[in-house]
Amino acid sequence: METSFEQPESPWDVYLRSCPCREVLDLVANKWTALVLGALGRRPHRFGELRRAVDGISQKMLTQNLRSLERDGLVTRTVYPTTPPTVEYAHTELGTEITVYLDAISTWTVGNFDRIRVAREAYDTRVLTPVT
Amino acid sequence: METSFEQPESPWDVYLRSCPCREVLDLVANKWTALVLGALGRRPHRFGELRRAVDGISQKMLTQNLRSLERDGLVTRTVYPTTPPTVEYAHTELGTEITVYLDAISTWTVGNFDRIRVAREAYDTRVLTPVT
DNA sequence: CGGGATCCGGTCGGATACTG
DNA sequence: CAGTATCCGACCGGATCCCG
Repeated sequence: METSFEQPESPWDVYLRSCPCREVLDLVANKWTALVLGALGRRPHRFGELRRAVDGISQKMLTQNLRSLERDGLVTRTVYPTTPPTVEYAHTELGTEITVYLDAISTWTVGNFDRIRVAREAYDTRVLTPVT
Repeated sequence: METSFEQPESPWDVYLRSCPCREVLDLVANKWTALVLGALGRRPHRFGELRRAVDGISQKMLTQNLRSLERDGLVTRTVYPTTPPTVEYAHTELGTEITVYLDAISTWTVGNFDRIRVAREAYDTRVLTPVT
């Protein structure tokens, strides 16, 4: 992968409850953020395209997510005055950076799901055989 | 950073609603997972230590998270039969791998919060000056 | 097409009390 | 110390209807 960005020094400690970065971490840790940003990583998408690309997301959640991402400067929203309206979402610089990390997680997840499933089954069938 | 792991080929597509990997992504995308795993990355922790390390997490949420992480084979839970009981949580191999990626995100978040805050303030003060 | 508005059930998640 | 159990309010998130 080999894609690390500069990490400026910071006076903040995300392990403290009062750290404002917690909000950002919450946004990134959102159920859909990794998939939405990941889809945008390939190319800009229109709203409907995005909705189809991220299978299972509702229109409401997609809208909410995109608003949050736009607010935090991770995606741009461009409206073309056509009829019917065309709206295109794309990464910002900031969005591209974080997406690299999120994609790594998505990829790791699918690549190692077998190992996780084994652990899960072991956990779910344990306890049934301890002492008795 | 320079820490990428092998990513086995997989027949799953996390962009499909039916992909079982979605569950794992949800776990990893949890509000607290990055912080809990990050704390464990430094060294094993006892329950109380972890509670104090991840400032703001409630005991209930910490317990639930640790159970999920244990179930999916990301952390181990070791009970020492002392009085009062001593319980130690630590990473598994699997947990160490994913934690590298999560730490990258946490670090990026604190390092770039300034840029995000600027974007956020721009967003929040916009619209108030368009046409009128 | 790209949403906004509303209703509403389900779950998240904190506070509190109790236990071995 | 390391939890479990319960109450309960807040918000998540889907379904539905509507609009420019």
